[in-house]
Amino acid sequence: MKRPFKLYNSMTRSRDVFQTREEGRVGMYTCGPTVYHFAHIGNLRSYIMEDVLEKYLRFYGYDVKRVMNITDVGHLSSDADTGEDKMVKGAKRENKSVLEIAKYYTDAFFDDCAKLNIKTPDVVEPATNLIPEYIEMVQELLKKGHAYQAGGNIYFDTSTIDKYYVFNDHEEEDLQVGVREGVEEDSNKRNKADFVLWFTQSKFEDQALKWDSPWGVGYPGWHIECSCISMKHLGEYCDLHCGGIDNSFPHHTNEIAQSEAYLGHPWCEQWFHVLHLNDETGKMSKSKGEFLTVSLLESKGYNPVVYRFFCLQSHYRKTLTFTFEALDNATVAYDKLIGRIAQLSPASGGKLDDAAVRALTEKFDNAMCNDLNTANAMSVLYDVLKYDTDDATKLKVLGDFDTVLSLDLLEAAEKQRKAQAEKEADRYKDIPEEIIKLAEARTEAKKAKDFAKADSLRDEIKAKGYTLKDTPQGVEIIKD
RNA sequence: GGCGACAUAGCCAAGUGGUAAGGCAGAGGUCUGCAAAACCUUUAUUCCCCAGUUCAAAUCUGGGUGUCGCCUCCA
Repeated sequence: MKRPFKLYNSMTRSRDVFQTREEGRVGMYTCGPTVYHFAHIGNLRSYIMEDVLEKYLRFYGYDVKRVMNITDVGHLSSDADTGEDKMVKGAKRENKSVLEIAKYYTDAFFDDCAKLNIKTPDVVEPATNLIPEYIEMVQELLKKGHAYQAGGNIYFDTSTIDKYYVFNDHEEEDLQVGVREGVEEDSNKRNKADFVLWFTQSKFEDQALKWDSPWGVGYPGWHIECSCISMKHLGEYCDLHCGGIDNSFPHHTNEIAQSEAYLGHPWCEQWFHVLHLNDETGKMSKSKGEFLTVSLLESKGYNPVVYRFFCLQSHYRKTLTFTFEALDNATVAYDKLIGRIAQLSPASGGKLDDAAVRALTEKFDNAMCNDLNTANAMSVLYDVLKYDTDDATKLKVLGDFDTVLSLDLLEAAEKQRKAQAEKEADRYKDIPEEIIKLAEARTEAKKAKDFAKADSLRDEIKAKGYTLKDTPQGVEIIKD
């Protein structure tokens, strides 16, 4: 019997045993990126942690179906009519069409993911693919009395449901509208928390982002896409919904409201929220203008996988502060780890040490089953290296764990081994036989602790125009 | 103004009532003619502060302080 997998659920606000509706199968939904700009490394922290969650669920034995949306429409910089669609904004900034922008940044997003070893979800659905579904849902919500038309737009009426604030204990009157700069209150709303399901009052001109609807030409609100995309691919129930913590309100709150109002039954009861990556000045944000991207890290000489390593050393439910000092620290730690793995001899063959595999896997599971404690799981890697067992077993265990952690542990170690072997192979490529002989003789003398002879041989080689240099990998011969 | 999270060594960080994991950096050592690497040892009498509960508190409770996030752009 496997130990229960405990995962913090933002909805119950406690660490619960993970449940699925259908035994052994997980329907998992992830809020994907709004593709109006590059993803910054803070955005990617969420995707890294969600990737680890998905891979651990598989490691645990679940059959996972993971769905992600690509927001290419409807995500406004404000809900009021003055709000500009982020996609249109991006297009204007770069003098491109909205479709070009969406394509470009969607590709860029998946390139970044690939560099960070983030697996592409089983289903990736752009929001613009499901317009008829949105219209159908809005119609149904209108029919059921959960939505109303005002000023041309269709709004969800939050007063028609029992519990709207599922992730927090907000009181309606305590909410401040327009806390943030540039956000204006929409006077069409009946309740402060009501949100738009379908817009027709947009001021934007781009024809590519308008569709016919029973309420006039317009486009969908931001929240409806996730509900419809999830339902299309996962059915009426979703086992696990993921996203950044900032999405818990209003985005996820609204998703739940409209989905349950539409379905007439509970929809998704397990919510996984990843906390933010901050820099020293606070939250990293695309809309602040300057932000850190994967390519920027690469251009500074960092291995993107090291950023993943950095994220895994922390816990997803804790704010993580990014500094280059911390990333340097992670780089050293990562390189050392790989170096130690590279020293394990892969070709020992024979039987594996099953007891060791079991003991180490149990440690790893203990950490991961405890609310995805990746920091502890990472320390198990060091336990593996220190464990009293053979190299083949260690490599097997590290390989197993890396199907979840995806830190290229074996690949990077193998690459390092190969590079060393190659260097070894053409070490003396351009050195005359005579010199190599002398150098070997010197090494022998060194071994015999005849340092006088060793030094005189070195001098002799020097006189013939070559310099010897002792390195960790052996003697290097350099032509002067 | 309301809601929420967090506070552990020089840095990152675990810890879920039983006497402070792990990593990086530092110190000492083993080894190798030097050095690097590797390995071993070592580095918080104490977990933001003050009370309380308990045989026992970093962990629970109450009250402070500080940092951060959310309250219709955000992952």
